[in-house]
Amino acid sequence: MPELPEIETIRRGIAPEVEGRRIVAVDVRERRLRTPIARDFADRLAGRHVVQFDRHGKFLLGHLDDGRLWLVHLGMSGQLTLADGPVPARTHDHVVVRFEGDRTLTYNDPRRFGRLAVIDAAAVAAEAGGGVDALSPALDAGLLFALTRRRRTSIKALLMDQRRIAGLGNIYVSELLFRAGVRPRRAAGRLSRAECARIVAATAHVLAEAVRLGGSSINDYRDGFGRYGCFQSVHQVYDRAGEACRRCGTTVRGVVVVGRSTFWCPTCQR
DNA sequence: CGCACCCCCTGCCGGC
DNA sequence: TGCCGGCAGGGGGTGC
Repeated sequence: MPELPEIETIRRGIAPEVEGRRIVAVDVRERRLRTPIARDFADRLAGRHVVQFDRHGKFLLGHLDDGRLWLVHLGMSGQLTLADGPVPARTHDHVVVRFEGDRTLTYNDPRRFGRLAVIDAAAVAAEAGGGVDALSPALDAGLLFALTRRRRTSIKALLMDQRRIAGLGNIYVSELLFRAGVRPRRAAGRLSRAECARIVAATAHVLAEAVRLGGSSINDYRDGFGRYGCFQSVHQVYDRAGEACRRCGTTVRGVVVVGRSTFWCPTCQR
């Protein structure tokens, strides 16, 4: 489900509500996620204050007052929902975190591909990926040019590799490559410096616009308060195979690249 | 290194 | 209407 704009939307909604607050109770109802929730997860979280609620790539990172990090990954179908007071249990509500002031944060995840953990701060790079965040100013044309050199893989695969760049997923890679005018199967190592600059600019633009519109709600994405995002209404190519390109009218193509469905315009992208 | 192909899991949609 | 296959925004592992 969620990529960087969706995670950032959730973070912006939830952070002001949980920062500085103490966690009074943690109810783990289902620990069988793809990586099972550790036995001591609830004990490591209960009683702690959330100092800061941060994001790196697709991970949410709660900085706890004991120096450890509360790590949340939503996988494909995870949702975090904040509510006042106790909430009726829904199917797939796997973890319920209650804060002082009777605020409740619920982790719901039908497919259970997400991850919840409390880790030592030193382990964050290993656990939550070391790639530069896709919204960071550090991701500039020079860095992307360097990352792509001597790489034979496709630019799409490189942009989605969380160890190099953190936060981009299937929707936004299609969208930003359309905006940059670069075909998704182009060999990364053969991109020019100018093309790398266009990709970086398109990444910043598309992500900022998506965050502004609250992310993309395709099937089940909702923000921290259950609200839909709107960016799907301005998708240029994603999930539009066979339809007319909004810019030039050419039929949008759909192909599978590194195992993921990929969309591009053969006229606008070279 | 790069990729094709598995896996994890539930839900939804289209075709029959 | 119902069943079934395919596919879905995530990531990880293996083997070639």
